[in-house]
Amino acid sequence: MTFAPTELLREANLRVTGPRLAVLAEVEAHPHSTAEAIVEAVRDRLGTATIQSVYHILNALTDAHILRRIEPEGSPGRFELFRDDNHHHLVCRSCGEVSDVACTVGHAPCLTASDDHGYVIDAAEVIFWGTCPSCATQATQTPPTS
Amino acid sequence: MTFAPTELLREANLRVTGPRLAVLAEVEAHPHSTAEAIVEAVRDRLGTATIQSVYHILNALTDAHILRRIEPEGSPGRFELFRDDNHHHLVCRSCGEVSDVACTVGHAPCLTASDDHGYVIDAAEVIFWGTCPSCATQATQTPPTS
DNA sequence: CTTTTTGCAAATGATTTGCATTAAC
DNA sequence: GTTAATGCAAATCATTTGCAAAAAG
Repeated sequence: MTFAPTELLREANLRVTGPRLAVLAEVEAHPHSTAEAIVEAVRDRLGTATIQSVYHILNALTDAHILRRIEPEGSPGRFELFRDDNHHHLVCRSCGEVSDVACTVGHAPCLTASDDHGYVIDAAEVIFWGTCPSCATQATQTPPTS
Repeated sequence: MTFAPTELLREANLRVTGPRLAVLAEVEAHPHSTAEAIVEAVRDRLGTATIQSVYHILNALTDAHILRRIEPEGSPGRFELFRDDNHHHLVCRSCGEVSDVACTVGHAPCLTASDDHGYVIDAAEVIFWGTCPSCATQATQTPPTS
């Protein structure tokens, strides 16, 4: 619930700037935003913003573990606030929309590799692939070739 | 065990060509290969091959469900033979190496979304992120700043 | 001989990088 | 005043596309 962007930045030793706050506000408001969507939103708030600066910011915030990047195959990366709540993602193959799903098991780590091949595992990421309700409807509406 | 590339292609109504067989042979020999690695291998076998043709082939074979594409965030896509065995992947954050992990649960579907948001889910993909043994060793060998 | 596949060239999309300018502290 | 962040331009990387030439069936 508590969302204190300024403090998040300070704690990470990052300077508090307009663009950064705007990026954070947008990702807060719309989780799973793409860089392109974010730059639009930042422009709305600040007047100007370049996509490169947004990438700079997204990288800095991701490195600082303030944001998390999700990269569904094919579509551009999407960003959400980093929360250590072990939730996963539902991705629509048709429109690329991403939704959150609470982990079935409930708390991290919800998965363990049966054989870790000697790896030091730090995260288990789950993506459920499917078709979202609205894309499913559209597909159904297309009349079958008779 | 049985690996009959010619039949796989025929069953999918795809023509049996040198480049396609070479791509399949390489992916068989080295699962999780990148397009770049595959084109090298095809060149070794056939003398010439372009990366674009390899992409054409990889797309055709992926569409035909002969191959599966894994796209670890950041690194280029990797390809493996499609097997309906519900295994997952272990990806090294440092070198990008991919290893297979048998699913803990053992048979598909090993996961169900707790709330499906109305989606029609067709696959659940799991990626375990970590550091592979050799990268872990190198990191350890780096002397700490004293 | 018809259709699919390959090769080649150019284009695209996402993201990164170098460097000068500007803003935070 | 320093150092870090932003803007701008150009570069890079992975991948796709259009179209002509070659090969498969």
